[in-house]
Amino acid sequence: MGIISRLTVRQQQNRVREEAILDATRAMLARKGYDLMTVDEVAAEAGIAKASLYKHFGSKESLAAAVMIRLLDQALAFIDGLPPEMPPADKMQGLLRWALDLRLEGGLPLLPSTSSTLQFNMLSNREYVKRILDMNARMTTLVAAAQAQGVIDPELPADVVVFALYARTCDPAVEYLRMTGHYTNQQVIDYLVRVAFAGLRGGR
Amino acid sequence: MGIISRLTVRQQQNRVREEAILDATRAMLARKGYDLMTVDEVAAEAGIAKASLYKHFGSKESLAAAVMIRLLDQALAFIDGLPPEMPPADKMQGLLRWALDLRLEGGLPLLPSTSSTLQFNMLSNREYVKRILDMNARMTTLVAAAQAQGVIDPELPADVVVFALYARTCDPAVEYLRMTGHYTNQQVIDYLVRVAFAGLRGGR
DNA sequence: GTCTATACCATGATAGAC
DNA sequence: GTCTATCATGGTATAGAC
Repeated sequence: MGIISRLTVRQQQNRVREEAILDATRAMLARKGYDLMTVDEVAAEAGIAKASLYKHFGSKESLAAAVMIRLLDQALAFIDGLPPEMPPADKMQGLLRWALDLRLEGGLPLLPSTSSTLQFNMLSNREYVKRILDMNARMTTLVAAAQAQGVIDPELPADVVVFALYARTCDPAVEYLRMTGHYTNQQVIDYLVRVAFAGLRGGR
Repeated sequence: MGIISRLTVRQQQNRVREEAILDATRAMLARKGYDLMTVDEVAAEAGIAKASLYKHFGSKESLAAAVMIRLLDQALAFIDGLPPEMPPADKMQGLLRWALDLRLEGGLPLLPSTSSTLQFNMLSNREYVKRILDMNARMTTLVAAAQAQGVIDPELPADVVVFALYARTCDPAVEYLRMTGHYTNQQVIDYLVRVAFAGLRGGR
């Protein structure tokens, strides 16, 4: 019994430490991207030594993968937490807002796009791909429902809509607008969401 | 006279060689981004030795800067080459199409966004900043004219429109859609342009 | 047993000798 | 113009301290 509780305590400490490491990694990934992020920095930010970090995560890649997986889990939880009666288009908008919020707080690494050594390798990570497919399935369903209601352009293929929505999540216009200093974070988000759904032409 | 013509020939050779170097750099920048691009690769692709490349361009940074400047010059020339009677919104759309076309041919490096060591330093490059400001001025004028005609949402601040348009230029949805293999390049561009101007909601 | 300090090794940007 | 050296960086492995 004594042994069991000691193990549990140690496991909890481990959990806490790993969460701290993942938080530091997420911030670094968001700020510099995978290739520019160094394990040294992450370790420093997490307040531990580099080699200690390697005890928890065997490589830089597995570190990044863990962060991405955790993020996707949070996004999936966000969607599943929305009230079932909420209109599908509002759910889509809610997810975009959630992502942009996270991003403006420095917490959203750009999804592995081109020009990252990471992207390719992630596609062979079961846990990651599993969640990506999961997310895609949910989004596709949402989009179809929204299109049926006519509140999303029914002439657009579903994957075009889904990918366009993902893309808005890492829209560089966020940084541009923030740099001007003209707008609050909330205004930036509002404009971005508005342009995403109503386009530059606006109207209705 | 003989000396003069020999110099001229040599200068022409230089010009040609430097154009080849810049083309190789542009392709590399488009494919891997600044940080992942190595001068070795560029030299190899240009068919010369690394050290020779350094005779032409003093550093990796000045190489990238030269590429960006040339690109901005091409973009400015594109805009200025459009017929004056063309409606401003069509000019905006034309520029977006031009950029996406270039990109799908592997020729458009993502503009220096976050997570690149380059971005910061470019802002202290006179020639680069000069052209950026030039471009912004032209775009702002175009947007104002289009808004006056009511074909771009008049409630959006001009800088929001301008930056949103820049952002579409490097929209990762391009890669996503291309990876699905469902669409031709032309279809990808059409959908992207449509979504940019009419939004996901579509309609009119 | 878990963390720290340090050693190792490859890569890639420059600089200098032919 | 090329070839070769230098130097810094950063991922990873090992060896000792509490």
